Amino acid sequence: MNFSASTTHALRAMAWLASHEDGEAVLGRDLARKLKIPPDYLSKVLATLARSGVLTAARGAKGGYRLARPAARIRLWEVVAPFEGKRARSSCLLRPDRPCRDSGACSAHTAWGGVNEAYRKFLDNTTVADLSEAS
Amino acid sequence: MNFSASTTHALRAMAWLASHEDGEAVLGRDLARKLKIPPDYLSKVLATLARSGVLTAARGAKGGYRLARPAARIRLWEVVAPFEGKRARSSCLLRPDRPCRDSGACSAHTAWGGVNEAYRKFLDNTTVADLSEAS
DNA sequence: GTGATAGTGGATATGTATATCCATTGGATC
DNA sequence: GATCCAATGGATATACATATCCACTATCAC
Repeated sequence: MNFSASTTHALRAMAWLASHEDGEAVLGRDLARKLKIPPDYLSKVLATLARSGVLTAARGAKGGYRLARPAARIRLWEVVAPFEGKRARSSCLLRPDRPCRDSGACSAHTAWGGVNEAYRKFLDNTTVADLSEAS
Repeated sequence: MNFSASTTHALRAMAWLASHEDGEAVLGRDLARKLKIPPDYLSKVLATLARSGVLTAARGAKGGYRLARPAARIRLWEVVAPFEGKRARSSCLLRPDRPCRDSGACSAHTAWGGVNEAYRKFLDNTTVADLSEAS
């Protein structure tokens, strides 16, 4: 019931950008220092986020990262998806490798489906604006 | 929103034992063959489950594995806990490494807490008897 | 255009989960 | 107690996520 390190880095970076918007782009190394994340690792995470369209990256002097849209319009799902990949796809408790056929589903299946639904809805209905990182 | 391979193996093994109880102990290699799990890997998983008290292992001729209690009395949490370890501990979205202080919690925190609560309740209220593996 | 700056990407380590191999131990049966 | 059988445990291999290092490219400022 946790996200991977990459996903958490992504969420924290997005949260920080959201709470420090003032028109200025934020440098990757500043972000890394503030969030205490290895700079070279964070840069890969940010590149992934840029490719998937939730933030923009500008090179050269005066460059840096900023949110691609207002934070309230970026769903957590968009941030999480590129990193959680397959893991996030809900499926059978007992056979996560293949699609779950409901026929013959055990009684635990329904309850587990409910948990997955709550998870999916959370990622769908929560936006980056709902996150806030203190420092 | 998935369990690790070890956890899934554990759940499937427990489910199989629950639906094939007839007083006979089940051999590890038979279990591995039926569930198509690498035998030597499964044996480690089963050893862990035995140590944590949800199944009993008997050596020698006529040996094998069986549930330590009726399936309806084994909560999924007991099966999952030894493998999910830290990962299962709910915490901050943004700082999973340290305990979450509620003061200053972001608005996403409450919603995420609800998802975690659903997850915890599922593992607490569902038993091995609620699982069933077809073949 | 020249130089400085900042993101990009390739190659490479490290750690952990997953998987395999094989020798050893403990228990059942005779 | 001799023997067989099945779980146990140590050592090792593989895969992937995480992390680091460094060279390259794109952009801005002058």
